[in-house]
Amino acid sequence: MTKKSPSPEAVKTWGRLMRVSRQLVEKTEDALKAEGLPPLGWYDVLHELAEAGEGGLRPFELIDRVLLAQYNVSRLLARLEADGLVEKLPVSDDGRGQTVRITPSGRETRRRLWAVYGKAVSELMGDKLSSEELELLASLLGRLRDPQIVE
Amino acid sequence: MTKKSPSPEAVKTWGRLMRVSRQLVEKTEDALKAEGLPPLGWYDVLHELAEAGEGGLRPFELIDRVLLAQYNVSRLLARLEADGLVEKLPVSDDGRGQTVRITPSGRETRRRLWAVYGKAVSELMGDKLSSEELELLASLLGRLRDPQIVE
DNA sequence: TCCTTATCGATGCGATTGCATCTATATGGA
DNA sequence: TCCATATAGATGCAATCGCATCGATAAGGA
Repeated sequence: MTKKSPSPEAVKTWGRLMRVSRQLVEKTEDALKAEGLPPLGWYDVLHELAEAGEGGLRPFELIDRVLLAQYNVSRLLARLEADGLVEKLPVSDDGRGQTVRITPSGRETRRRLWAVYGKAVSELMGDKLSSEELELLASLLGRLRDPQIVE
Repeated sequence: MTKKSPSPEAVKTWGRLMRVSRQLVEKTEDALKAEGLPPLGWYDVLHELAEAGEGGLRPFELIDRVLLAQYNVSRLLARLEADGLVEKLPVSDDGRGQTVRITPSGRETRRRLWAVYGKAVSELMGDKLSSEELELLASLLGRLRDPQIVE
């Protein structure tokens, strides 16, 4: 049974985590918009699909990787397909499903997204902390991860 | 001039920060929904207004405190007012503006939100790290804050 | 005073999200 | 085989968001 009222340190750290993460996302999204590029979510999906290679991924596999709800993945994939960045292939042994594969155009878009996204990561995180501090931060954050979720 | 390509440590830490913060928000939102309570954003605004006291706050003061866009604050306040949680008062020396004040019902809602929200902070953060680790995490996160923004 | 510009807050509109549900196929047991 | 249940993915609908813009008042010169 957990104490209901959190410690002042926990509250302070929680607040910082919320504010900082929102600031980082917002700045990155702004940078993408400024270049006329699609939002961050597109990168995440394209990245996973690029790593998956020619075999592609089933939408349900994408769901736990990108931490999005099922209907969001469904609709995001529809937008990506409409833009020609991914293609959906029927899968032989399961008539319900499909396999989603990144297209050459999708790879190119991913590259352009990363040019901006990676720069944001450098400037907003890489430049602010030493490599040791980054490792330390990562390990502290790792302790907050949901033990249920495998990464 | 910043290097375009971020270090692997920066990428790893960035990813953790994004995933962890989203997980924490999602779990907290789920807990609030499970109790039939309004979302986290409502708490933030009610909290600021409660701290501001009887004098209330101008909407534009709220904007930088809660890190929301102007139109989002405008509409969130409209919802809060519709629910009787805040009241809008004309302000004498500025005909354009208004002062927003929390109502008793708003304070009560804030209390109920905190019962769930605070418990989430305890369980998801307070219980996972020692007080020293929390301070360390807060200070590392502090280094990532936007220097432009005063808190 | 008059005019230009800045600030405060609201809002129309299209895109996205969340929720619930739907269709279709698969699976497992009687 | 037949039926009940589970899973994959899509979608109708209402709520919310993002963007651009608007109306109204303030502020600051000329």
